[in-house]
Amino acid sequence: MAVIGEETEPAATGLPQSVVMASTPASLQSPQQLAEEVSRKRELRLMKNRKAAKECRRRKREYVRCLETRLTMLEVQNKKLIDELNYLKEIYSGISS
DNA sequence: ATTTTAGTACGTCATTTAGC
DNA sequence: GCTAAATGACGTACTAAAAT
Repeated sequence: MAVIGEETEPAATGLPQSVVMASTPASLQSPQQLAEEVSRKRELRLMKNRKAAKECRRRKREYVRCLETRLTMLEVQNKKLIDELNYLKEIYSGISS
């Protein structure tokens, strides 16, 4: 499987931790915290996609079931129509001869 | 009894689609 | 254009049925 892009670590700022933390979007956290954040986000994403995939397959199965049901109904209907056609042909051939 | 085969559901990654 | 959700594609694990 393809490797996901490496997270590039922010260069050390040399600033006191308090200053760094005070002004902090995710970019300036300890590498530890950053790594945890990344892996947390990944787990969350995988979880969501897992759920989505299940739902997607469920809908697909349902869709196929509907098609199969419809197919069965149409086959029955087709058979009836063929029978009716043959019956009418029968009658007509009797009349026209 | 065991191996092989075919069918099924699942998780993940890559790509597409839809809504903002 | 960006993001989250939906879907396609692929590999894996499990199981029941068939072949040996």
